[in-house]
Amino acid sequence: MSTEPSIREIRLQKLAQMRELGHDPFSIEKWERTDTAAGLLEGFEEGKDVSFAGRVVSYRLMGKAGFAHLSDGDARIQIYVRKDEVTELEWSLYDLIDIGDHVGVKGKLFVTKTGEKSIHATEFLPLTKALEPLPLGKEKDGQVFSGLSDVETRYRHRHLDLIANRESRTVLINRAKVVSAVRRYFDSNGYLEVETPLLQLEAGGAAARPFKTHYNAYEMDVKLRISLELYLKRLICGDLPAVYEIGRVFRNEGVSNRHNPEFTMLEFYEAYGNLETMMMRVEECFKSVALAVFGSTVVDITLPTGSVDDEDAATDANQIQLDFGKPWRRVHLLEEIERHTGLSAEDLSTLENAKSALADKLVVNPITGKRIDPSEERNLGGLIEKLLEVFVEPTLQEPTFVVGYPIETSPLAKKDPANPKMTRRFEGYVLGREVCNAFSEINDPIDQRERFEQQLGEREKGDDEAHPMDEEFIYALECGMPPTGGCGIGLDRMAMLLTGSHHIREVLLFPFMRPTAESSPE
RNA sequence: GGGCUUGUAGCUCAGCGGUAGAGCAGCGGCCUUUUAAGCCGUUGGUCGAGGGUUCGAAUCCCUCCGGGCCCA
Repeated sequence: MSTEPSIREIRLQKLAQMRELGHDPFSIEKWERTDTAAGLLEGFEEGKDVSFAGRVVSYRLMGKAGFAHLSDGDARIQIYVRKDEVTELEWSLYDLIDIGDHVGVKGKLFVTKTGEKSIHATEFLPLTKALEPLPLGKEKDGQVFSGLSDVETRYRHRHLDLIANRESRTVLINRAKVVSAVRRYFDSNGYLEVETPLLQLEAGGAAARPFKTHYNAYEMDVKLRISLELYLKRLICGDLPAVYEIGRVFRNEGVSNRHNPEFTMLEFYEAYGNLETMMMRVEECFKSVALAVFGSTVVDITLPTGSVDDEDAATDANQIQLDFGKPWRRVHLLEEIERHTGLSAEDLSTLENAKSALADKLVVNPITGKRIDPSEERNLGGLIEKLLEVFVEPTLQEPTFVVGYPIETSPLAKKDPANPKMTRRFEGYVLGREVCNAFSEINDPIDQRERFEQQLGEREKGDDEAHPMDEEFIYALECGMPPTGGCGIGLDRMAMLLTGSHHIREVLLFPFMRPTAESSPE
C-alpha cells in the first residue's frame, strides 16, 4: 500500500484548491468562442482580439510566464500567459492546470520569437478539470512521441483514442461522412429513406444466425433483424417505387477483422429496375461518396503491411490507387472460376461432377493458404461460392462486378432465363473484398414460395442459416410487385475500403469487445 | 473452434532463472517568448489472474482471462 497520492488524488486536490480560490471550473456553463483553432491559424491577423476554448494538450510553466497548447479537437493553438498581465486569481489558476483540462482564454493574436501563431492571454479561466491523466504524447513536427498506441485501450476507451490519435479521429469522422454522403446520393436521386422493424418474428433476407430476445408484454421470443430486405420489398409492393434504409443489422457470429456482431447496412430498391440498374447505382454511389468525402474519385489506399514480403519495397508497393470515376469491370462468375481453376461449366454442372473434378480432395490456394474441403459441401451452389472465394476473390483488386450466382445460395434473386441453375445476381468486389450484393428481385410469388420451400429443406438437413418462410412477404408479392432491382452494401466495409482501414473496428466508434475481468459486472 | 503471438509504472517500452528498470507524465525547487522547453531533486509496480517446477520465477511449465495476426 502506497502512501503517495495518485495522480487522480493530486488532481482532486488541485480542484479543491481552485474552489478555495473562488473558482469552481465545473460551475461554468458557457464560454463564447470567436473562432475555431483552425480558423484562427488560417485567417491569422496579428493583434486581433479573440476568445477561444479548448483542451490543454501541452503545458509549460516558466516561473512567471507559461505556454500551453489548446485543442478544440480539430486543431491546436498555443496560448501565452504572463503573471503580470492577468489577475492574481487567474495566475494562481494557471498554476493549477493539468494536461487534459479544458480552459477558456481571451487575448490578442501574436507570433512568438520562434514564429508560432499564438494567443497572448489577457483573460484565462479553467472550464473543466480532468481528474484522470490522458495518454497524450508529445508532438514535434507532426510526429507524436509515446502517445496512445495500445489497440485494446483504443477500442475500449474510444474517447482516449479520439483525443490522442489524430488518425483515428480522421478515420472515424470520414466514416460518418461516408454514411452522410451515401444518404445524400439516394436523397438526391428520388429515393425515400425509410425505417423498418429491428424486432422480427423471423429474421429473414440473408443467411445468418440471428440474436434472440424476449418480448415480455406479449410473452414471446423475437429476433433482431439480420437484413433489411423483406420489409423494403414490401414497401415496393406498396407502390413506394424507390426506397432505401441505412440501419443496424445483427448477426450472431464471431468477431473478425471484417465482422462485428452489429453493423450498418445500406439496402436500396428501385421499381422497374434490374441488376444493371443496380450496377449503375453502385458506381454512381461510390463515385459521389469519394468525391464528397475525399474530394476526388481517385482514392489512395495503403494495403496491410505483410502483403508485401520485402520490407523496403513495402512502402511503395503497399500504396495503390483506386479510381471510382471509371465504370467497374464486369465478369461472369463461372468464367472467372474456369479462368483461375480450369474447372469448366460442365465440371460445375452437378455437385457430383464438381467433386470428382476436384478428386474430392482438399484444395488449397497456394498463395493465400485458403482451402476447400469438397466433402464439407452439401450443395453445388455452396461449392461454387467457395471456389469463388478461394480462387477468384483475391484476384478482384480493381472494382469489379461478378455476375451470375448459383440458385441454391440466392433464394431471393430471379432465375437467369438462359440458365435456370443460376440467378440474375451480382456481387461487387474491391481489393479482393465483397462490397455489395444485388439482384433482379424475384417478383413471382409462386417462384418465391418454391425457393423458400427449398430453403426449408436445407434447414431440415441441418443448415441453420437457411432462409425461413415468410408468408406476409409472399402475400405482398401476390398483390403484385413490379420488376425491381435491389442492392445491399455493408457501409462499414465501404468505409474501411475508402479510409484504408484493415479492421472493421477502426471504422466503428464502439466496436464490441469482450468484457475484461475488471469491467464485467458481478 | 485451431495455430502463432502478446499482456511489466498513467503512456511508450526494456528486462527473459538471482534485489523490478528507462524515457515521458507526476510531485518539489529554479526559470517572464517556450514548444518532444531546460536544469536540480524525487515519488510511483500483486510484472493480466490462478496453480506448478525451483533454494530462488516478471522470466520455465499448466490452466484461465483479455488483445493482435492467420486459418476455420
